[in-house]
Amino acid sequence: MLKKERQEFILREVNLHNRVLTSDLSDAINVSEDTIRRDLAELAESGKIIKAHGGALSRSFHTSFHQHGIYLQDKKKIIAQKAVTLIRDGMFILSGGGTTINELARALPEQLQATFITGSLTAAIEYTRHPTADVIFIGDRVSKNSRITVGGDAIRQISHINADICFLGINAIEPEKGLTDNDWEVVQVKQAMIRSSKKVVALTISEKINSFQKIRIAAISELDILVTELDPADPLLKPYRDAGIQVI
Amino acid sequence: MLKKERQEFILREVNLHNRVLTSDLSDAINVSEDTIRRDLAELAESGKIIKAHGGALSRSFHTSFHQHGIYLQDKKKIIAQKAVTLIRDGMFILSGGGTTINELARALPEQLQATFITGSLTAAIEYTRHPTADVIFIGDRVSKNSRITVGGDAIRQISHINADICFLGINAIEPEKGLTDNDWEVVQVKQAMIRSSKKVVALTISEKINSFQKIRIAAISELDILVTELDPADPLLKPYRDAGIQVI
DNA sequence: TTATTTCGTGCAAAAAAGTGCAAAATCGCA
DNA sequence: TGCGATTTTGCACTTTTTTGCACGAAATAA
Repeated sequence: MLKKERQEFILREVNLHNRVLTSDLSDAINVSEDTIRRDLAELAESGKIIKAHGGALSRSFHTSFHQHGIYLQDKKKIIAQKAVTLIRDGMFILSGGGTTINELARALPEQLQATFITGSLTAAIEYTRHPTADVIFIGDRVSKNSRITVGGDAIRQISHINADICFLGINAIEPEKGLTDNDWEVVQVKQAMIRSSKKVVALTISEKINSFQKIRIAAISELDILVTELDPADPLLKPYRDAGIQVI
Repeated sequence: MLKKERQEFILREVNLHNRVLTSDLSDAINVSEDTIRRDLAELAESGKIIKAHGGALSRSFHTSFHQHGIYLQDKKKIIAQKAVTLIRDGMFILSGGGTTINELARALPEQLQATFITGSLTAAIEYTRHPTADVIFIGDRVSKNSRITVGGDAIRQISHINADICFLGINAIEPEKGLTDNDWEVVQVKQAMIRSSKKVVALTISEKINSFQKIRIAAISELDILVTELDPADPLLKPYRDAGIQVI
C-alpha cells in the first residue's frame, strides 16, 4: 500500500469514527505502529487531524463553535484571569453559567488538575476543552433562556456536593438587596450552589454593580469573594469591601 | 507499444483500480520502471493522476475525499430529514450524541412539541434552539472524547425513563456483530438508552455500514429502524431488511 | 507513588526517484 | 531515400524517501 493511499485511508477512518487508535490502524493496514505514528504526525502537521496520545481525533469534532459577539469580552477576560488565581489543584469547583464563566474556563492554566461541576451546557463544553480537568454535569430540565439545567433533581444533586469553591457569574449585585436575578428557577439552582460550597465567588463586570433585579439569590453576607475587572481599590467597590467581602 | 498508447493504458488502469504500482506497470507493459516513472510524471504534470512514492493514485479518489467534510454533512442532513418523520407530538425521545444527531436537532419541525432527553452537550444545545421542545439533560461525568455524560448515575437515570423512541448516531453496524463502538463508557450509556426505549432508531451514513469496532452495543435484533442517506431498497441494506429491521 | 504504554529520535536497510548519458528509434525535410 | 535533429528508452550511479527497530523520555494508567 502506498504511503499516500494509506494516509487517505487514515483520514477517512478518523473522519468516519471521530477517533482512531494507532494500534488499530497498524493492525488494519499491516504496517508497524511507527509508520502509523509518522502518518498521524504528518496529517496533524498539515492540520487534517488532531493528534492525541495513542491515536488521533477528527478535527471537525473538536473545532469550537465560538461565541459570537465580543460584547464586553475583554473585561470578562480580565475577570477570568483574576478568578483562576483562586483555583488550586485537586479542588472541587461548582460553576454556574454565562459568558464570564466561559471566559474563566478558557483561562484555566494548562496543567491544572481539578473537578468542575456545572449545569451550564456552554460552560461544560468549555471545561471539556481543558486537557486534564474533570467535568461533572448536573442533569435535569434545561432552561432555554440560560442553557443551564434547573429543577428539583438538579438542586438535589447539588445539595449532595461539598465543593471547595463556587463561581457564579451574576446578573446584579447591590449592597442592600444582595445578589439578585430575574429567573426563578435559575435562582433556585444558584442558591443550592451557594449552600454546597465552602467559598462563594461572584464574577461580574462593573456595569452590573449596584443594580438589582426581581428575585433574591443571596445576601451580600453569604458572598466571600467578588471579582470584577476594576482595581480592587476602586471606590465603586467600597461598600462591598466594607461588608467584609474580599474584592479582587 | 507507443508512448501515447502506453499512457492511456496507465490512465485506464489508475482510474479502474484507484492506484497503480510502478513495478506492476513495468511488468505488465514490459518496459523499464524508468519509463513508467517518466509516464507517471507526465500524467501527474498534466493533472490526470496523483503521483506517489512507488506508483500513483486516481485523482477522483483523492479529490472526492477532500470535499468529504461538506459531502458528509449533506448526507447527514438527508438522514435527519428522514428521521424527523418518526417523531410525533408529545413523544419522549431519548437521544445520543454525534454530528448526525446534531443535524436531527436542526431539522425538527418548528411547531413540534416533544421532550428530548440526552446526555450529549452539543445535542442539548441544538435541541434548546428549538422554540417549543423540552430538553432534559442526563447528568454525570462528561467524557472528553465524545462530550456526552457517562457513568453509573447517568445509566441509572436513563433506566428510570420510558421513552417512546431512541435515536442513536452510531459508529459502526454489521449484520453479525451488530452495533459496535470503541468507547466502553459510551457503550454502557447507549445500551441503557436502548433498554429504556420502546423503539430504537439507528442513524448512520452509508460509509459506516458493514464496519465494526471493538465493543458491542447491541445485536441487530434489538434495532427497530435504520436510517441512512441511501434509498431503502439499496442492496447494501438488504441484510438489515432481511433481519426484520425497518430501513428508511 | 510505580508500572505500562506510547512517543520521539537516531540509525540502517531497502525501495524508489532523480540524473546524466548513450544507444536506438522516430521525425523532418530535401 | 538519405541524413541530421529530436525523442524515447534503458542503464549506471547518486540521492531521497520510506520503513522498521532500538532505546531513552514522556505520558498515561493502576
